[in-house]
Amino acid sequence: MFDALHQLVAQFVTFTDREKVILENAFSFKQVPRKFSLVRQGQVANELYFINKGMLRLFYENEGDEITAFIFRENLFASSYDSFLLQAPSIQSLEALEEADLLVITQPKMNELYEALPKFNVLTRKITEQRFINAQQILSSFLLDSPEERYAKFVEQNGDLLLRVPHYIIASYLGMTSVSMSRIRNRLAQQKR
Amino acid sequence: MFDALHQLVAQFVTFTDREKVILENAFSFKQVPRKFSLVRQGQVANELYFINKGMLRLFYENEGDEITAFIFRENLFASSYDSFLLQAPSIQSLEALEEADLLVITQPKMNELYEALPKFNVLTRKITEQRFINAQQILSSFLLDSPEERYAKFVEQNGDLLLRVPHYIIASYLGMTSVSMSRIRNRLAQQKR
DNA sequence: TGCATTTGTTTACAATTGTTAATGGATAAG
DNA sequence: CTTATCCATTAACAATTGTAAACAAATGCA
Repeated sequence: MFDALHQLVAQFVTFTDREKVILENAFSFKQVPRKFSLVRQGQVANELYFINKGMLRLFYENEGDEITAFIFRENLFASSYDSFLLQAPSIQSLEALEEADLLVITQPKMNELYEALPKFNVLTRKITEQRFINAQQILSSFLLDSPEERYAKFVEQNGDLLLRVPHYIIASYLGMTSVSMSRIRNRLAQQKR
Repeated sequence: MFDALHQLVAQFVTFTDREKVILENAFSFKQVPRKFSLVRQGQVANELYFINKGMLRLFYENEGDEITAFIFRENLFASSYDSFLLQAPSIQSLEALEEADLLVITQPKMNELYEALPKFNVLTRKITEQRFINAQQILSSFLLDSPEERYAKFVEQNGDLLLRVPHYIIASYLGMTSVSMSRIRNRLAQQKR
């Protein structure tokens, strides 16, 4: 149950067995069905999730339609970070794309861990750094690449998601409409022949 | 010389006078002229800068032209973060937009501070969190807003930069050409009448 | 299993953007 | 101060995108 979590943590800090237990005890387990809503836009997110199985999507609700901010897969920490970090109403919603097995930690438990495990600061700092670098990379793709290149790169890196996730959700993540993405797919398929 | 730095730091952690001295001693001072290059694409960034005066721009060099990733103003930490954090060759360049007064800290000095001041972990974690939230906001603007809205928001928040920074640098930051930005400016000016 | 809903693609049209080039004005450096 | 460079705007054209709508296929649920 905690194997994947320990594996991720080990990339950043080394915990003793005793510390590992303290870490485990801070989490609870939660299984949620497809489309289950974990955070709703406007609410304050007070939980952080580690995904053991399944996928979550973070999205904006904008004038009736939904725009994907990020897709979280297995072995990642997921949250509406802005809300969780600042403890302010979230501008995004978080929902399960598939049935998901989650390890859950609350803000208060996090603060306990900051007290109990000094290294926990290092861990969360490095995870935040990674997430920042990741956001930076996505942003650079909007600045440097055409929609067509952006789609092509997405397929390279996350091709399997095309089969697991509805296309319109991917399209909005790539900053385009599903119609436009369909045209791009058509164009790229032509080129291959 | 260190007033602005202490003011920024005080937002996140409280240092004693002794700790403040340790912090100050980790920095050196540097004055650079306009267009001075601090990090070149391909090099590893091993310095982090606090801007006392002036502005820096972080940019990609893409097929001959330059695309702005970020504009740093007074009282901010600036760096090619991806390179500085990972100690890997930078995919961006960092340059002075105006003559600038900088406080400089190197990677080794940072590591010394992590040892000497446990709270320094908290400080850098919070600064990274802020920067992540910031990147997230910019990204959301690409997903949610039209180029016109993106320009309008930029003017609201950073209107003064239109006078301090060449428009083509701002345009590439907003993900458009200077021609397109000029058209948008024209359109918005029409509406006001 | 069967039906209602969801999803992906296509088409036609309007609107916007990128590209290239020309022009006049501003700015910087000697 | 003067000249060379840089910069913002405009125009014309091609290419791409968004929008709305229609349709077929796939999917999920009772």
